[in-house]
Amino acid sequence: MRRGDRRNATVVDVAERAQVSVATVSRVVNGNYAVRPSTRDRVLEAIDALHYVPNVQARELNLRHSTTIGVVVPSLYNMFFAEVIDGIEATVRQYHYSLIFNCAKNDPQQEVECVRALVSRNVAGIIVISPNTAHIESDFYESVVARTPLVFINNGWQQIHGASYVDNDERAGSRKALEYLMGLGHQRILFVRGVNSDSYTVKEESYRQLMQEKGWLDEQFIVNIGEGNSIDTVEHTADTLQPIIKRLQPTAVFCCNDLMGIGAQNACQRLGLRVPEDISVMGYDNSSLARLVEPKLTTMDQNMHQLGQNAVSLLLDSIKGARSRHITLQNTLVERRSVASCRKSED
Amino acid sequence: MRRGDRRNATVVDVAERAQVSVATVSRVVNGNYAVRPSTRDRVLEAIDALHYVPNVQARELNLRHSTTIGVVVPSLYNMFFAEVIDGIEATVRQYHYSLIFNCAKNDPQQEVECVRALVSRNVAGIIVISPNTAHIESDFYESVVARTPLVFINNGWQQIHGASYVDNDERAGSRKALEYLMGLGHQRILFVRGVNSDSYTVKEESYRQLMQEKGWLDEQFIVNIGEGNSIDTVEHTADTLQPIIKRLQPTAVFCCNDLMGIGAQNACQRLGLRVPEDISVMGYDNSSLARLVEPKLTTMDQNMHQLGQNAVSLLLDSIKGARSRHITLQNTLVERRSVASCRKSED
DNA sequence: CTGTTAGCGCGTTCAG
DNA sequence: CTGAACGCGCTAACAG
Repeated sequence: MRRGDRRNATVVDVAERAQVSVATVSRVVNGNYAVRPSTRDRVLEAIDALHYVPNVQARELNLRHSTTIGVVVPSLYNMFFAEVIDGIEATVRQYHYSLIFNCAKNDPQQEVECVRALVSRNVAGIIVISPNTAHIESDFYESVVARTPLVFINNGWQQIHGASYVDNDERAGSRKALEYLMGLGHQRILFVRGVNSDSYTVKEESYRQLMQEKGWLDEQFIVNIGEGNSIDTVEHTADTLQPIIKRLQPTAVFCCNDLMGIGAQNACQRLGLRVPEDISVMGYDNSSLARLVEPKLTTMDQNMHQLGQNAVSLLLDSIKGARSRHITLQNTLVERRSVASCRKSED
Repeated sequence: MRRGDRRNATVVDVAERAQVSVATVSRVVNGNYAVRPSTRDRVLEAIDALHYVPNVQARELNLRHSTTIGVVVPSLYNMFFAEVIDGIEATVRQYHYSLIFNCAKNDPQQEVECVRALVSRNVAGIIVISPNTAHIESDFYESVVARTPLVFINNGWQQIHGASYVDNDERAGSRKALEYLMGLGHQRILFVRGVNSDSYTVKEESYRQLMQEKGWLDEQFIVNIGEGNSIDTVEHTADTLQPIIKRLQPTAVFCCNDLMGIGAQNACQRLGLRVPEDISVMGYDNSSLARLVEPKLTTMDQNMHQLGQNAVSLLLDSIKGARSRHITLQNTLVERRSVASCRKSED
């Protein structure tokens, strides 16, 4: 069946067939003004017969307000993002908005392009998840926010005037996690981070500060495994950590996300180390990945779904003209099976 | 900074400032007709000064052709989908199209609503991944395809006239997988499937046929664990399988996707069974999840990225007026660590 | 209750 | 090379 030649029905077609004006058609479609039942039925019949579907694009052009919002995400290979998007999509659809989705492939340059595309699509607002703000000229986002409401999710660092934020307090969260580990007697704690996200840096600061306080800080224990959200992060973390764990003999390893946590667990397994008996591993995010592996990962919950919901609320408020706001969520510890007391301190 | 009151600049504003007509502005923006350099510069200057961004929506309305395509997916909690979407998004963006994304939450009803929303958004075409065709009145998709080009990914079952398809030959793939297991000496093969996707049924047919041929078919060995793409699939599979594996003592378990495969592996672990020494576990998809766990899952590769790319090509062709096509990809075996020869047959 | 009309922002004839 | 005018599909006045 060839198609495309056949023009889709418009209000005019419906109006003709129902012997009414276009205004009446519009009124029955939108149900915002009274229409005599009998003419209403005629219009409905025509709509049905012609398979008429209103053109949202045209309506929005007329109304000068869009009902689609744009989302840009660094990657889909970390369940963390998938879960945030899941929350966003559900909330957006509930408000009868649509979602234009863009993936920046962990690349600041592509992030900028994605946002630009969204702006020219005339979206009502934009949500950027874990932006690479540090690698982007700061006035870029400022020029965006001057035109389109903007919400950042987990942008630990830079503040764009006029944008809204929904963040996790990753500084406090990582501190909580580290204190938990220390409370279990761990001193030799390996810190594992990635690149291209401010959240790693925030966590590293917590780590440095805490370890400094205790006098345990050792630069060797801070390891950067590079890209932290790609398909290869797990494998790469495992490969990188294997020799390091062997050499440094940490009793616990704190990872900046669950992907790295799983990688760390795999490294231990290869080394013949039992988790958590011989070494504890802690993740961050509480993505569904954390429950996939055995032993299930102890981790900090980032409430991805809430993150998404809140971002949409803030954005919708902003679209309605409210001023920008800042929501900070607290991360909670999720104790599972990958962390235990430090053996050496128990002896 | 409050915003929204300030109207964004349009062609008219630019034209005024540059002292030219709107037509000229349009010409320099689209670069499709010659414009004298000096006026061109004036226009460019005005565009810059006014922060003018073309309104794609208006342009498309005028041109009567959209450059956004819609995707609906059952869930994001299976990496399989995330990877297909990744492929789609990359390809779509490369052609300067945008992607409207909808998640049907594994619910046929929501799938219909998502597609409807896409149609009224006036998208140029729609891709539906793993549709629930069996649970949807067949004329729904027929009415959609009469209006909007449509491509299905992995819709093993029903054929909608006029739609394009990119499928994996899961019938042959599952057969290949099962024969591989049998070639390793396995007879007591547990078959694990889910609900709400035709692909499970296709695989079950392969299983039945093959087991029938060998005279090994036993209904008890076919288990349906319910929803196969949710956040709880892994856990639920593990819980369901644990008693069954104990009772039936299979030497291998074949799972319809990697999520279930991981669940099966976890069930074995809880039972104190070593994979693959005591029992083999095989997944399906070769999603990135398969490489996360230890031992890494042996599985059938569904080439998610290619699936996405091909779907976009087919859709774009369709949009240009080409007739519908059908691409079938072959699944290839990916041998990793979760499958071994059957012990009992080696004795 | 209903019809007529203007205009959303844009690109494209068609004349100059 | 440039401008005036039309229309994409729709809704919101404004009249009746």
